[in-house]
Amino acid sequence: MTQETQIEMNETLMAEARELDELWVRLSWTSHRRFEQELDRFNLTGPQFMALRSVHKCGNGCSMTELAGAAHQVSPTMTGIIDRLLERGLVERQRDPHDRRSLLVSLTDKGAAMLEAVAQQKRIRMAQFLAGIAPEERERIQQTLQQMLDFFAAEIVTTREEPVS
Amino acid sequence: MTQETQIEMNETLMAEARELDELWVRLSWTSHRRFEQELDRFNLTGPQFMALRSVHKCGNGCSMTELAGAAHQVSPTMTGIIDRLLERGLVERQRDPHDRRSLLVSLTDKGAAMLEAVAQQKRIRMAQFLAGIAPEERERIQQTLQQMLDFFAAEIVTTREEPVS
DNA sequence: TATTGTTATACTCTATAACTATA
DNA sequence: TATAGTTATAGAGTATAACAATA
Repeated sequence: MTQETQIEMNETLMAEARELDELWVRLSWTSHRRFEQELDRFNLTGPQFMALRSVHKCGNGCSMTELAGAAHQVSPTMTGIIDRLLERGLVERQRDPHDRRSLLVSLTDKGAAMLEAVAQQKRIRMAQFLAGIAPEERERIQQTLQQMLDFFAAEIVTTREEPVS
Repeated sequence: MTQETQIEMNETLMAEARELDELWVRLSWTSHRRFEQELDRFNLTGPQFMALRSVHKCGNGCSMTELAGAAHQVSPTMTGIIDRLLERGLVERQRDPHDRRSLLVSLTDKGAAMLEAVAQQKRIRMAQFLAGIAPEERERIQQTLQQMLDFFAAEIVTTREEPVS
């Protein structure tokens, strides 16, 4: 490959990247706002829903550290989120008998019902979307999103990056 | 189509919807957190970046109402965001001579440079993603995201939805 | 000493309600 | 009266620093 072709390819790639980034910014912001609107009916916030979902997935009780890690957050943030879910009786929190520094957070029946109601609403909306898509294209959509998730998940860092001037 | 087939199709659709929703929740949350990490290098928040981007697109000055609408936000929220950008000298705000109730918000040189630096970083990252995708699949990705954007954008409502018990 | 988690603090985003200025 | 925008207020999420309890 000549150097010229290399440069041309890079320019094409950058042009495509610019266009795709533009689309992605709009999609992710719109979806973010839409998501919060949906949750508002249940008096839940996005982080609260994500926390409920994580607690559900843990099964036999999550530690605060696990919950914070799952949400890519720092532990004092998760303390606040769980506190508010506790006040509303959606989760419960006990000491781990095997390590009394740790806590085990789990869903109450009320919390499980709330999570299921939200998940149901979200599934219905996604089904409405899929209904407008040709069946053979649905696989393609799943592939696309999975590729993006793999990329972004690998990019998440735990250390602060070098600030710009 | 028999009723049985109808039901079977709906179940298949709901199963696919469940799977896709699960993937989408993870992708959008991960991308959201990653986005904020990237912006942190510039001491910007997500809403601040979205506002800078909207101001840039308006060209000859945006009204506060336009900015709030573009971000699906309410105007006092945008007042706060723009106030902080003003303090940092990234935007300027003047009265509209044709209607002295309105304001015209525009980018300063510093704001334009900041926006360009962020956009550059985002384009590079998206190009890194695209570099791992076969060229013939890139079109497919764009189509997928566009379909999702069309769906979510249509779903955004301005009135509050019926709360759930 | 190291780990788990909370408290204290400060800042941003968010919405609603009340207000001012202009049309 | 209606519209554009801000101020006042309250609550949620976020991170950092300092702390307590347990290992």
